[in-house]
Amino acid sequence: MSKSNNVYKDAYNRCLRLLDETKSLPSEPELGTLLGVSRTTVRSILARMEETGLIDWNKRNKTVLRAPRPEDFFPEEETDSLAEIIERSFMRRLLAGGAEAGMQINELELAREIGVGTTSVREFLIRFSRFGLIEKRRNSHWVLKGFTRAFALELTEIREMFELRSAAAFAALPEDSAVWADLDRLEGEHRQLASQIATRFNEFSELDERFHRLIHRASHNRFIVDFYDVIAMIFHYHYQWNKAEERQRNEVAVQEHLAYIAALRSRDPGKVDAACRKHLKSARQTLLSSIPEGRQAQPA
Amino acid sequence: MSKSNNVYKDAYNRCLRLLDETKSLPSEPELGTLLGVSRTTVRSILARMEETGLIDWNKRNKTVLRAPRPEDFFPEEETDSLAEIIERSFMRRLLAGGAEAGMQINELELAREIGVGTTSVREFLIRFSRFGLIEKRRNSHWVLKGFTRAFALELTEIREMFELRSAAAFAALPEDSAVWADLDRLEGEHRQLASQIATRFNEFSELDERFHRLIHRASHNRFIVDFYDVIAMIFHYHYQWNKAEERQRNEVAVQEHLAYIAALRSRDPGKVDAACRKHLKSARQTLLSSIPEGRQAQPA
DNA sequence: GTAATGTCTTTTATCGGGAAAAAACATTTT
DNA sequence: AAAATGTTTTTTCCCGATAAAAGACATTAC
Repeated sequence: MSKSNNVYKDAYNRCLRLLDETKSLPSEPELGTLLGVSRTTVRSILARMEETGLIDWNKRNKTVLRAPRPEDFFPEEETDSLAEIIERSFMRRLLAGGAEAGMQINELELAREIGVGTTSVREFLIRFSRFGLIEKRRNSHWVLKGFTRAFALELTEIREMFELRSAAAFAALPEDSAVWADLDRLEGEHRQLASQIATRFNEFSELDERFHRLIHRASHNRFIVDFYDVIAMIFHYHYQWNKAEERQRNEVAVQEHLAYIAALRSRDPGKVDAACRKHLKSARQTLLSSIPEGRQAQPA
Repeated sequence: MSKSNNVYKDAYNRCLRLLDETKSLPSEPELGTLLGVSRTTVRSILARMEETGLIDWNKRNKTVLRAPRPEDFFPEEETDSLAEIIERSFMRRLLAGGAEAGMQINELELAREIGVGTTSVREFLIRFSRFGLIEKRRNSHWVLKGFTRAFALELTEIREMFELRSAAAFAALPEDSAVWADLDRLEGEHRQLASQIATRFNEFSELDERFHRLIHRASHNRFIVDFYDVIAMIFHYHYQWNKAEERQRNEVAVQEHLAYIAALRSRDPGKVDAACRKHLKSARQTLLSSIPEGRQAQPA
């Protein structure tokens, strides 16, 4: 086996959901852009949908014959890319404790344990290294630096530097910039979430990411924009790891975001700076509080 | 052929240079740390040195029999790691012009052209992507973002942010910190270079890197320290690319460094900030002046 | 003649294998 | 017994091969 067809399976599942909405599917290129895959994959999907009697396919005609049933879908776990599988496995080990700083990482062992080739693990580790949690010894193994307090402080230091600058740039954007409409939309979503916070608090993290990415984009600096990947990754796993007080934390954060948005719209640099600082400070606190005091980096 | 023995060859060459200095070689583990390789490699080296009559090797006894001759050395080009070879090839193409922004990068073609496997090229591209010059399209090719004016501006923006902060942290370091001795040593080297600038101006770039890395380390932030890799890479190739006015540029830079060092030693935040700003401004000018106006990023 | 479909080619993603290099273990030397 | 050498095992690095997916070209439909 050289390559899984997860791209096809994932696109197939997403295509199934489209069937509910229409009586006939659009052209192949159109479907391709819609699903984010090539025509080759689209045609495989259509072929299978015809086989399973979901659609009638004749050239331009793709008539929906019946609604998709649960058993039509490919299992969720078959739709993940190898990179996602490896990342999850790796992060589970990392956060599951017993992953002390200084510990060495074995490509072969990881590959065997996850059940993938060494090449994929190597590529993952190289990609992952930019998050600052692991480090390569030349011609030798990787070393785990650990998800320590020091790491969190270094991460948030950069985050604050970057976001304060981005927020200032955002506020200075001209009235007719498209970002203001984006901000309006995000504000609406925040208000909605705020009003239903009791039940929907777990939807915050996704909204959080979109909000901060919008702000960072205003920097027009690829290094700042890219750095948000590091933050997003850490917060993503951090949210899964630390569920304590989640509802309350998110409720506070939503309010801070709303104040932050208001400050941005005021375009007053002083207000923007203050609102941004306040929110980032509590974000830092949240992150820090989830790191056990004991877990300290070993002196090299 | 699955793996070149460049580690061995490079270590062998470096070991040859040791022969000039002593009458007998130290123990295997000691040689290993000295050369930065494992005992396995050390033993291969010793075996060959015995074969070629350079040493007499009997257990702990490694007597030097003769001085190494030029033909004892492995050719330079055989001592480079694949990663270095690929990087050089890639950068040559990138800087040789004709590498317009938006152009797509073909792994297979690159691999064939350089004469290496695709895996190595892929790994290189992944590692290289953090420099912000290329970007991956999911399940598809890489896109060249180009060495444009925008890139240089974004790079220097971050650099200035990071270095101002590092310099401030540096100046705040306690008297008994080891960095002051490092700074003294660097100052000495700067003075030496300054006095012989007419002939040794091309040695500046190496000194420059060491100086700035020392400052960045004072930040105690891995993201700041790691970011210097991006700067170092760009300046490394930039220096090779743009030789115009090299002597004069370096002469100015050495003087700026000396002023910067004096400011650091004064520990006056205002002076440090001013000296740092001044130097970074001229560094930015130098970089920008080497980028042809015409080379602009295409709108996506 | 534009945009779709049909067909063929190229490229990417991933694996297994094998040599180089590191690391671990066993034995000897001082 | 500490540190070296001798030997064996494991891991890293890199290639070639192959299925999945993308992309290019040819043909047909509107």
